[in-house]
Amino acid sequence: MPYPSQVTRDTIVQQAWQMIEEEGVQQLSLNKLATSLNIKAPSLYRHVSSKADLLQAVNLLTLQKLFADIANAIPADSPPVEQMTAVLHAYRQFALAHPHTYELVYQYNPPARPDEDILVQMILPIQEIAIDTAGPEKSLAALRGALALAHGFVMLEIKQQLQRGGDLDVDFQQAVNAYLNGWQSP
Amino acid sequence: MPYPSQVTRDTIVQQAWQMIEEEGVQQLSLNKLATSLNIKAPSLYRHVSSKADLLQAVNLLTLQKLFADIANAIPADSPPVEQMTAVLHAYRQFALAHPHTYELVYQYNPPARPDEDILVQMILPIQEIAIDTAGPEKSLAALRGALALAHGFVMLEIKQQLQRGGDLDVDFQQAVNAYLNGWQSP
DNA sequence: ACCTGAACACCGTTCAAGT
DNA sequence: ACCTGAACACCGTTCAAGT
Repeated sequence: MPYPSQVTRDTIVQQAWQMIEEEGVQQLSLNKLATSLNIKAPSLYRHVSSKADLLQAVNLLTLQKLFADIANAIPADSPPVEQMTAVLHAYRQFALAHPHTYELVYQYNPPARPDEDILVQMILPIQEIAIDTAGPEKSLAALRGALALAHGFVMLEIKQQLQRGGDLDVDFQQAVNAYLNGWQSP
Repeated sequence: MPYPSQVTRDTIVQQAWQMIEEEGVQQLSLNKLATSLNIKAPSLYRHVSSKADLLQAVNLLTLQKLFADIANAIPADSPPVEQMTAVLHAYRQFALAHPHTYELVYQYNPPARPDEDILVQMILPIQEIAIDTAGPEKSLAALRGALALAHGFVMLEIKQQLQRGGDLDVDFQQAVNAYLNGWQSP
């Protein structure tokens, strides 16, 4: 068979996402990826300029899934604090459900320029909830702290740094409550 | 010269820490490390069982430096909320001052058993501040949330995820204030 | 036009051989 | 006893050669 595969960039990125999701990025080599697509490693470079480029595309995919999950979890017509609570729980659920792909997002930093616009788009609805939660001028700080709390918590969970007993579900709930509560009182 | 170097495990770990601090873990190969110590790469395996083992030792060093900085930053005879604020600011200062070595801590998870005891020792003073801040039964949740907030914030900073203007110093301050404030009110 | 075999420089790691 | 040269299997990446 002369031209067996006919692979697209999207196929490559999707397959890489799946393999990372299952085994982690450490286990992914371009050789394994190519073989699973019935091609040879050098052929990947037709669609991807480097492994770093590929991983950035994988990360964009992860962020799209993450923010889609979050958007679906926001209850309409609820008080903003309830909405933000739902956002943060959806964030944690996603990270715990997809630890390998989630971790990778914060391991390969530089998203290309066009991607950044997409990311800003995805954060906008959450930003508006933050405005309703903490007022317009403090909303950016409130949003950053909320994302930091959620991200930090799940990273400590995933990396097994929180091992001395207790119920992590309850602890996360209480920490989120305290944080959001803290922006209400003067 | 027949036996030029006479390297110890501690020398190796210290040198690896320095090189990671300066250039990041991506730039560190066992070849470069060995050459900088005037030996050959295979000789490292007399003192270190693998690269992962070496990086864990580097991470223990980083955590010791981090908690030393934190311990020095706690003001004696101050209200617990002020003490916890100082802890979190010292945490952030350390991470921003040592991004490469700090990142590595959360990239190579499993600290060996004996090391974990050492880590628990280091957290104990902060745990006691948490007890004074949030009461004994909620202290573990309060401590975990506080570390999560600080870790998450600096990771987002280091990884350039917080790029849309504003003053990150002020935002961190406000987020910490809100969080600690939230544990005070019922 | 698309894919690949062969090659390159470099990894981490092992081990028989040197001193 | 300590160190190393040589080798191994494997990386990511390039490019001339094949179809």
